[in-house]
Amino acid sequence: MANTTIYDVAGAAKVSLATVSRVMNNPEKVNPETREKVLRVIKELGYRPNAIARGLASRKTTTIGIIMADISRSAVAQLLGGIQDIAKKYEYSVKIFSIRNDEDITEAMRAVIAEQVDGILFLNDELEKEQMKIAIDAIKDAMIPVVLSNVFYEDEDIPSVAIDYENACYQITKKMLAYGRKDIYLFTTARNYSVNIKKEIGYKEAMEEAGLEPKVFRTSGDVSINSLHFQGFFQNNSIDAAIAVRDSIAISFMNVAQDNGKKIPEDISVVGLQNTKYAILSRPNLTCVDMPVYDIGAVSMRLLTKFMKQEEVANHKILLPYRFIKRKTTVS
Amino acid sequence: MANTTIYDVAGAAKVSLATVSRVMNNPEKVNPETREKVLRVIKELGYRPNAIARGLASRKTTTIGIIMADISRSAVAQLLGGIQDIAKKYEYSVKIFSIRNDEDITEAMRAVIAEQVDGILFLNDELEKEQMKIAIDAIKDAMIPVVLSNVFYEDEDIPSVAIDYENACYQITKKMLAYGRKDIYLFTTARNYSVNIKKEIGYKEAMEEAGLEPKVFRTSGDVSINSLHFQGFFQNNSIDAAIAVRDSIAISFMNVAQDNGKKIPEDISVVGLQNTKYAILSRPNLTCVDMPVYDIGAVSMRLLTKFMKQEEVANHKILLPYRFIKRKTTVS
DNA sequence: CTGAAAGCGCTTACAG
DNA sequence: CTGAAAGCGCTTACAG
Repeated sequence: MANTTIYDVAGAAKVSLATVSRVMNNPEKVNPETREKVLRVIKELGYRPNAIARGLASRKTTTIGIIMADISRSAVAQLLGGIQDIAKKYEYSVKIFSIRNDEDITEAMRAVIAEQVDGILFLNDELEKEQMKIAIDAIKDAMIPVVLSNVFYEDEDIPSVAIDYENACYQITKKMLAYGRKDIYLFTTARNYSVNIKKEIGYKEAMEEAGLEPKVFRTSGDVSINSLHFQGFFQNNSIDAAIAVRDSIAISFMNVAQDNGKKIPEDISVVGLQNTKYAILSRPNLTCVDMPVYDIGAVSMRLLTKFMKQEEVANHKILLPYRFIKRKTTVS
Repeated sequence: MANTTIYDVAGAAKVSLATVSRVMNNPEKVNPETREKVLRVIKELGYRPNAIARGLASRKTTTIGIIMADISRSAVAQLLGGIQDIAKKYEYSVKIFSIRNDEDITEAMRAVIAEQVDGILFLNDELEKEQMKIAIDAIKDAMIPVVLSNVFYEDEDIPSVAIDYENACYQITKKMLAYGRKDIYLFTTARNYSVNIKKEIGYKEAMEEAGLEPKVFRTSGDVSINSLHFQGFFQNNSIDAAIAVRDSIAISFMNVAQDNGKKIPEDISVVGLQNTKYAILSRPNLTCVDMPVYDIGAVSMRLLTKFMKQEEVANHKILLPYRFIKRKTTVS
């Protein structure tokens, strides 16, 4: 009811509030007997220190901030799942901030800094280059530990964890080539996500090595739009393999292809670069490169805890492994 | 850099810190000229009050807590999207707390209360009844405004926003009946989510009114498991309509049905009770009852702001409208 | 309309 | 090992 404060427990335990504070923060510095007594009172009263007061006094909030664009994208939600699990384990609270391109980034960043978070996980992959710079610089100026989660940004100093999308896409393109495919398309988002740019680079590299011209088709992230977008595709293009940056793009393309009489995988091999749960809901089941997004979240949160505790960290740039999952949309 | 404090702006503006505080919180109480001067200095220095100090002094954190189970479920992510947008509009920060059945709920709730949030949005639909009671009682005791988002709990006092799932499912079952279907199954989750229980009630009611025996098939939320689960289904059951609490269940059932030679929708009508974006990725496209989950988030956040500001609110129990979206898995 | 002062609930040197 | 005191950066009566 009326929140019990540190004074209440100090009174009940007949010690000073400094001692109570110590048993919570530096238990080794207090006599075992008084420690036990205080602990007992704390339990009896159900005392929990007011996190705000503690934050002000210690200048640590044990809260991290997550900067993202839109939480409802499935990759972001999964990433957050990984973050949340590890944050909980290390007893950090998490505050979320969504930041859009069309707002004043300087002001938005001031707002997050004013929240006094101990560290920041940066997931926003939708900012323009200059906006991104403003955001990152603000964090650096405030000297808040930060790690980029599933976002690429050209700055050696900023720790990051992601997947080697470039290599993943290079390898999968090579594999299509090895299967004898020639008219290989990359289907990517019209919007320039840094992660998708990497995929495009890997794809192009493999195509060029093979002496083939890269063919990139840019579409919307919105499934209902991109399936319309695919309607005229087959009149003007020949294609025998499709690599898509998102499973939903792969699936909607595949559906339209089948409507146009194409056989999957005989006529066209299709692969998705995510491996969401919808890959096994599509007909046929979608072959994927599995990108462990949850793990990116978990690993970046863990890395952030190290920076917040000023531990040594050997590797500031972590790339997690991906793997190929063959299902029914590719021939082998 | 070094954070600028209220003392810095007071010094630079040659006023007391009380005045600076007033221009931020009660601008009408300060002389327009000095107000302008202070505002100018604030802008020059890029000053933003320390949210933690402000929280301690004012006993308001302008932060809300969201209590959920698992963020990566798509309905939860969408709900959060709606919450986040409205929270931003009203300038509330949001902190997320995930709470699981297998932990000490009392302790977990103490942790969220210790964070001094001004209000709570309760999204966790995976707690056992007693656990739920402990959680809600803790919030009541702490006298923190709370609203239930997409969770049903038998307590008249607790405000909530959701959808009338019971009626939605009743209506859709009636519609199947009107189409002449008789062997209508409800596919639901094995786990007892309160929202799914409502759907089941509505379904049963419609079936019983028609003098038919309700047939409920419980399966996993995990797509790879439930498709296995459906394998033997057709040997033992006759079915001409399937209503599924989740689109993914509807789709995986439909896929197995087609593998067993069933024609959709001729032999079996299928409807999903969500309308996720995957409904238009399935073959055939899934007929749905559209459940506006984003809106639940937005509306519940808005409602919460009213409680936090102690405004009058007429209706504590809000049910949002759903609508029927006919696609290709039902005949009309 | 403005300032001096107390207080929000803690942590942390500093003495003892 | 323990307590008294200052301080974290604000807000808010209280005087004036």
